Amino acid sequence: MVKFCTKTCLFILPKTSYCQLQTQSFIPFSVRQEQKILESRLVSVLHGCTHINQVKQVHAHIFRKGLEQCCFVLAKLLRTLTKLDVPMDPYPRLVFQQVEYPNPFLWTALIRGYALQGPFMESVLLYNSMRRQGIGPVSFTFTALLKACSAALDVNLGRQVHTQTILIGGFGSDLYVGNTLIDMYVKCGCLGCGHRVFDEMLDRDVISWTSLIVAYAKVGNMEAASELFDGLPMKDMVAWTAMVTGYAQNARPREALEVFERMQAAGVKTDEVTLVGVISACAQLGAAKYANWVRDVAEQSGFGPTSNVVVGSALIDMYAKCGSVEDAYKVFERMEERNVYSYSSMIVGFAMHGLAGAAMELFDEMLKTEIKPNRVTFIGVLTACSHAGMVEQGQQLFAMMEECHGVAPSEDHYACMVDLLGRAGRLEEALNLVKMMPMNPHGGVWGALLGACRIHGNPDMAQIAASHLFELEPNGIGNYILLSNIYASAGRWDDVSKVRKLMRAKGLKKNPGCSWVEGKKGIIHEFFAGDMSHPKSREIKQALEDLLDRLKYLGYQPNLSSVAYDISDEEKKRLLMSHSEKLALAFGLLTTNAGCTIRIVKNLRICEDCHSVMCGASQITGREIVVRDNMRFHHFRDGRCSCGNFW
DNA sequence: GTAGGGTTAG
Repeated sequence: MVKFCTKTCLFILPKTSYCQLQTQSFIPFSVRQEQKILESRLVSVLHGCTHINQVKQVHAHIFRKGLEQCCFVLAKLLRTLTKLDVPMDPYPRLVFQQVEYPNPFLWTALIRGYALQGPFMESVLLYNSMRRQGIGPVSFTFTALLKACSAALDVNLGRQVHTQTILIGGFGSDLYVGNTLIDMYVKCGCLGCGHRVFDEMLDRDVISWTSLIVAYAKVGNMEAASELFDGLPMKDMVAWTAMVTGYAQNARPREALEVFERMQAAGVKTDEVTLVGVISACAQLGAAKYANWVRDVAEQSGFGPTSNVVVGSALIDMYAKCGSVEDAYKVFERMEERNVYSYSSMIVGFAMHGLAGAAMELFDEMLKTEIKPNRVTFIGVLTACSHAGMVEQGQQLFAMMEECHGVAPSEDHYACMVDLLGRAGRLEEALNLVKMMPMNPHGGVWGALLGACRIHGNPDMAQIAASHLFELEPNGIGNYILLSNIYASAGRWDDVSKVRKLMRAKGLKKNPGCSWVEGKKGIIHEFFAGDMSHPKSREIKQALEDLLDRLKYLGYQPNLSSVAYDISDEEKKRLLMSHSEKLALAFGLLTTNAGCTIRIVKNLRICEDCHSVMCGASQITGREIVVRDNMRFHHFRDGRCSCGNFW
């Protein structure tokens, strides 16, 4: 009688006596204590397991101790196997099947395994079997089932589970179940239902709030997210981070940084996830001042780029987008661990700056490591080839990417190839490639062709590309502008006015050109096209005129075909003079010391006339000028640009 | 058992 263990109890007890078993009131106290200690020890050992073989060893030990029917320990064993991503079939399933009378926790562990790994419907089937055997679920059972619904994106099933939580045992008021319900509805795209669950919850915690904040951020409604956040009584690091990344992901970098500053002022700790959001915001701002600041913050928080691969990769991307490919490479070089993100970000960074050779070299270096290139890596190398006119090399890469590296070409890769051929002037080949695509070409593919038509002045093919683009991206203002510019360059003013009429009919308005330049003390100055509101605008205009006079001396002629309006040449010259990047350049020359690099960021594509002025200015002033337009970087040095006049 | 994350072409 003294050796009365759980195993024997289970054999003699009818399944309905589960509750009685739980209390185990009939086992002598000392034995119960001893057994409990053993069970807890086994659970904690399982908790530390990092490999399936370790779990199997513990399982053998469980057998030796005669605990092979102990649901408490076996449930932990199943949860461990799920954590280690061990496929549910056959091993975890077998563990379950060996138990004669599984309790609700063991059932739930199995249901949860299928909910996280799939097949998701298996979770539901198991739940039904469990109910048929008269076993009541626990709250974990519902959180597991709801996970399966989110993974399967099946909101109808989710609703059924929701009803079950209310009908059976009043689990509807359980905090965990409520939070998981919010998450399920949100993941299935029913934000409204998620919010209703939130409203109806009797008990909420910071997780309930954060789930909803993230949901609103993901659909771009930062106003709703911010309102919720303001109402959140206990803001923790995760909730703050959700706001920072929310703004960053919605292209509102300034607000992301503002929230981060408030977060720091509130004394909340920062971890690598927060930093990634902040770094992404800085990358979008493209300002060197912020780049160095955020790097210091990362170092101070203990998540420096050398030791943290995610922070490091984000910093590489940021420095590249802030115009300093050298700093990006410094980070890359010093990283102790690198992954596919680190390599891809660096390769894309080189490509963005026109450093095709460096991009290809790094790609070759990557192939010598264990890290496999992915689709983004190939986009990086293909764009590098494209901007350097390396057509054959690009074609070779494209041909072997699937065979040698297991990456099937996607629409994006086809877009790179169209760009590669198109830029090189092989427009017919580019069009043929589009026609031969195994999938429907997306906007990027036709856009690449349209861009090539602009470079090589082919209004007829531009018309074909644009007609597809207008269908695929009816509100993409850039496509209309590009087509109209191509017509204007060819002098087809009737077609220009047709495109403009189409734009008006759709209610589309051209974005005003805008440039930013960093002045003294890192202050950012903003210039719009034709903008004379800057306090120094008179001096800026004078400086620009002086510069253009000096350039004319060297043979510069205003490129009137850059103006897409049918107006007089004098008017065209006046319009060209007021382009925002020229104002920013003049301001930079006026306010920064000789030898200082001038860094300009522009919201639209730089025009041909401005491009040649930048080239000339770099030559006669000896300054390095870096312009980031909406496409890429241009490094002007000694009268030449890194893009090779190819953008 | 529940919440936050990095590279993408025109």
